[in-house]
Amino acid sequence: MASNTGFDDKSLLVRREASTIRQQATDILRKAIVDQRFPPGKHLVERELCDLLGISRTSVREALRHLESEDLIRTIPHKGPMVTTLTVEEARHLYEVRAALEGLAGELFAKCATEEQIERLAEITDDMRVEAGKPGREGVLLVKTRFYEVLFAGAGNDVLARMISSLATRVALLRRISLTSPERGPKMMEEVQAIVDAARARDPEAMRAACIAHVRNAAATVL
Amino acid sequence: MASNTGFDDKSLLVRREASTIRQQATDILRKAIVDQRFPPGKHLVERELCDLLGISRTSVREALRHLESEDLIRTIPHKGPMVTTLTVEEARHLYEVRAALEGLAGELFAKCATEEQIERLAEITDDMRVEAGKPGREGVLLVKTRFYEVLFAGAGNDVLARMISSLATRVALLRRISLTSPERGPKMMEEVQAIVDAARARDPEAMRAACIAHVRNAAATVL
DNA sequence: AATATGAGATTGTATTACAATCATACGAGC
DNA sequence: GCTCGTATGATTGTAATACAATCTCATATT
Repeated sequence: MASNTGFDDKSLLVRREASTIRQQATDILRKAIVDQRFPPGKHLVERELCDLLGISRTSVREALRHLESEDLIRTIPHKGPMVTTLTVEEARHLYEVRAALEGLAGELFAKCATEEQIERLAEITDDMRVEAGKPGREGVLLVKTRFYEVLFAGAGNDVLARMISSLATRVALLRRISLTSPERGPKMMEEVQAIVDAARARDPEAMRAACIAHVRNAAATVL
Repeated sequence: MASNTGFDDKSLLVRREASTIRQQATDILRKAIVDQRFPPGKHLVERELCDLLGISRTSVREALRHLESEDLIRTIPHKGPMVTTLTVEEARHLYEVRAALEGLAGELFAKCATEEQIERLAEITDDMRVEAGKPGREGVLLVKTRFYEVLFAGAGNDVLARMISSLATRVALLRRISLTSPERGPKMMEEVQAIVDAARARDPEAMRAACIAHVRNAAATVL
């Protein structure tokens, strides 16, 4: 049934994802919140957002609905949306769930990943060690993003990847995350190395434990 | 700070939750999807929804944005939203994640629940056994809802409860769930009893295993 | 001081409008 | 008969306007 066009890749597909304005607005607002440009508790006034983004109320409101159901903002009827303020308890809950999910991701990775993916993870970890030695913390963050990309890809569960992403976005509502990398460097590298070792050993249980420990330690630093 | 009004309960609080039309619309549409009134793959036309709900396009669209980010519908730009069709693989992913999360819920319950909550869970299980003997499957579903309420309450993690709820809603997109209860009765009761036993023993690891097994078996029946 | 009043601001909802895009049918040309 | 281009209609995406409901806050009144 598949008509062979001679093109096996998707390199010619027209990119049409960010086409709609409301999608762009959603992304921009999400980023603004995560980057603390809109601090937690900040009351978001629709009119101001319209001016800021240069779009109509219609689109702004639809974007807000989206962020609302991601729990990045909370809307009180007739009062409008405010950037979600996490209580310490909620933050703990978030990390608890995240630990469980990353534990699952690790477990699946140990079971399903290809040898190549395992090697890639190891390489990225080496890069991370290099970046952790440098002063700026942005390099580490970028490498860490790649680390998780490979981890999720190897785990082969999109639902899981999306949920962890969502959780990661939400914990960003705590402004203290910047503390994560600096002085915690050496200890963090130990934890990551433990993950890589478990992956190499193809030991799902050890992998799960290592991933959970990593999240727990990060949580302990932040909380 | 709390001015004592002489009323300790909340019976006089004006119900203001479902106040907004868009919130009601969201709930109604979600239910319609879960109940398969809008079957997976069904193309939802905004105008029709307006007529059906008797509200304006503004509110319908905002409700759709909400459902979209719950992944109950998927919107293709300029084509509109359709009820999400789950692939078998996605369904497996959903159950995998759900197993991990319910495992965590069980673990936390074993650690944190009060004796009273454990007893309540046991009582509900007895009710469930009774309902499982009857022909209709609706009784079991209702009891099961209560079961999970107590489980989540005892686990004491709202984020977790919400995520599991969301997952449960999404797996409802598989029309085959009705198969879950009927013939699987006896085996299911065994699994639930194992959960209660682990809770009574305050054994987090056994509890986790029992909850995971329960979800896995349900998944195996459906998939 | 406590309460009542009232103005202003903001949200919630509806309505109208129109450009962009999609879907489909029709017809021209080979 | 088939392919292609085009016209047509439907639907979505976005904007703009309007107004009632409600909240906020300052002022006035008791």
